[in-house]
Amino acid sequence: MVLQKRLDYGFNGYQVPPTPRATRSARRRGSLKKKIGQNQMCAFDLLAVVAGNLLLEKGSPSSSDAFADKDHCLVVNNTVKNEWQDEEKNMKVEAHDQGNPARSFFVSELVSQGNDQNCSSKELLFAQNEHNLGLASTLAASECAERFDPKLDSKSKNEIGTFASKVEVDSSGYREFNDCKLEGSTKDLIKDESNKSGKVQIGTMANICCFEDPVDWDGKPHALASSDSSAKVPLWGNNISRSSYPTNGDSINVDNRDDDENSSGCTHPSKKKKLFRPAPHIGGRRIRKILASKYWKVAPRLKDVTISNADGADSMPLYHKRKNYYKYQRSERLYPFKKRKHVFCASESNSEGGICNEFISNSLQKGSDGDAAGSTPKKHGAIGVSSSVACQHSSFRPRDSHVKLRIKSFKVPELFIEIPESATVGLLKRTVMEAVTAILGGGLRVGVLLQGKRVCDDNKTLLQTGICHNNRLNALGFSLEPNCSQSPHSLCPGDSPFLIDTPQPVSRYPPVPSLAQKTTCAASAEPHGTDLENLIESDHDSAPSSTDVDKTRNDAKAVIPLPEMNIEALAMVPVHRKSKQSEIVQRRIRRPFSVAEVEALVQAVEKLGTGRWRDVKLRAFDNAKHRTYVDLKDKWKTLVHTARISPQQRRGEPVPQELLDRVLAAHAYWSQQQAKQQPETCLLL
DNA sequence: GTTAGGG
DNA sequence: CCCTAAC
Repeated sequence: MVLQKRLDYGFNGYQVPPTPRATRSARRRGSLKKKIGQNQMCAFDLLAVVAGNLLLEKGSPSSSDAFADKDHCLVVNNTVKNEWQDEEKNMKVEAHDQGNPARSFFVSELVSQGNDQNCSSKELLFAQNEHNLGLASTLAASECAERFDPKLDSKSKNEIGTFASKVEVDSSGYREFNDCKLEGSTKDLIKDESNKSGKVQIGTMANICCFEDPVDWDGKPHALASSDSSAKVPLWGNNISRSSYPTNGDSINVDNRDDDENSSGCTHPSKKKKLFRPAPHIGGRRIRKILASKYWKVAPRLKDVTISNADGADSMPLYHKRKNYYKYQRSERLYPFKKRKHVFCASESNSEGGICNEFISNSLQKGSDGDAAGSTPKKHGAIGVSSSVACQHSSFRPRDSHVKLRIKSFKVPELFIEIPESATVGLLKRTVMEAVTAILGGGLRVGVLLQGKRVCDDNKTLLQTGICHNNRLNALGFSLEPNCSQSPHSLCPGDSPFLIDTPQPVSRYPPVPSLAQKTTCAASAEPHGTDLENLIESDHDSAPSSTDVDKTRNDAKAVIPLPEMNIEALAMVPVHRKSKQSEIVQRRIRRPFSVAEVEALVQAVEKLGTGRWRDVKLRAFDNAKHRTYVDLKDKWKTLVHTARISPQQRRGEPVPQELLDRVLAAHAYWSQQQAKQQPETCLLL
């Protein structure tokens, strides 16, 4: 009659926090306060360095050719608004004090409309708030650092600073790395301590730096020192267009374009992570069981697909990026490409009913219009992803024989998505994001196109191929291709897996499921009105009666049975496959226990003992649907182990020693109880 | 469905 | 967390 025995111990156990908690790693990463402090310093230094270099620049024209003919403008948090008009170049300082110093800042650089056809401005946005307070201030500085100068306290000058910074603009999988390393013996530190009008105050500014030409100012390749001031800047609408950068006093709209998902977007600690992983959709137990994790492994992933520069300067930021990625997602890195809800596959461009991703391509192209790049014609049903490359004239430097490239964007020519009409735009966005992520996250490799022709020989030097010539740089393109070695089943005839002009090459990557499969996989998700986070956290800490959650799960179930080929193409390679194995499984995400949960668990076990996990679950974790009693049992097991090892050996979020002591005590007590009872049972028998 | 224990 | 055996 009573299906679920309710235990009333007068103890509520672990109370699910109203706000889903990020995983441990995510929370750690989200220590905003620290970051802000660091950022402040970085930005401070940055502006100082910029000013210093500007001054140096003025003084010694030969100091940096990469820097000589460009305007740079920095936008910083400020409390004043100044505007200068230069007869040749615009220069502006505009600031709006939001009353929230360090809440937001904006840095931008404008490149003067000089001879450089690639003149552009990069804009980095960092909104250090969760409510889109908007841009705090802008400050645009031209080459004339002296304009700052009179406004500076003399004593604030000549402070020394060595600066290294990395900025990653993260825009929904489209990432751009802008590195700058500024070094100089003398940097002028711009400082305003008095808040007088006309002064530039940057003390509250968080860090950001971005320079058009990442060629370091000292002329040497970047070594990108410690990333002590690296900042990740999720920039949802990556196309805050360079051209639209307001140079005439227009207020800058820092709101990203993804209105329905950005409400807390830019700096939310866990937000970024979610950008790179589709929402989890836990399938049915059955599916899960079939999908034994041991049958899959994650193919090496090429996630950092958008590279701002191809010279050595990139390796470091990429490395850092990846490092960070793994650092923070180590526990869940299997996750993004296992959780798949919708079908996305390359397909004929005339696929009906499908929603093609033209907007993606377009939006990416926006950022690179004018680029003479080998783009993949869509009609080809091209495999892989092509890119636009802008080669910078100024970046080719014979003196060090380095070829510097900037890949402005990769295009995703053919992406097929099915989504019900009733889906929300937000869901559509997420779906596209998933698809893009899947593509990018798959075992990809980079192909090189030169004047539309694929460069096959990896052993050729750039010199041999002519890539080092400026005129050919313009015709240089990059593509993302399925990595054949990772995906044994993806057909890779010869060396030209993409740009195939036949009607059917689309089936190669990702392999197109049969029509029936497609139907099966068609997204049937209903508009849940939830954001990505909710989707992700849906079964996280849900309330017992959350219908939405269940709906989500059901929907997910409906679309989970992806054809294995799809998954395979997406990221994972079956290590070995059981002959009958045709379904796909996904491992539950790892959800480290919080201290609060541990506390609840300990308390429950103290009361109930170690052999009544179901009761423990009902008592202390009834609301935490994602915690099964098996989980609790396992956690207890690990807790006991943790308590026994030395603190140095412990990993993860530290559990208070007091709790661990209780764990040991309880464990000992209940073990003893069991030992006592054991003979009794024997006696009874 | 639960519990216990190995992986 | 997963899986399986045993109950």
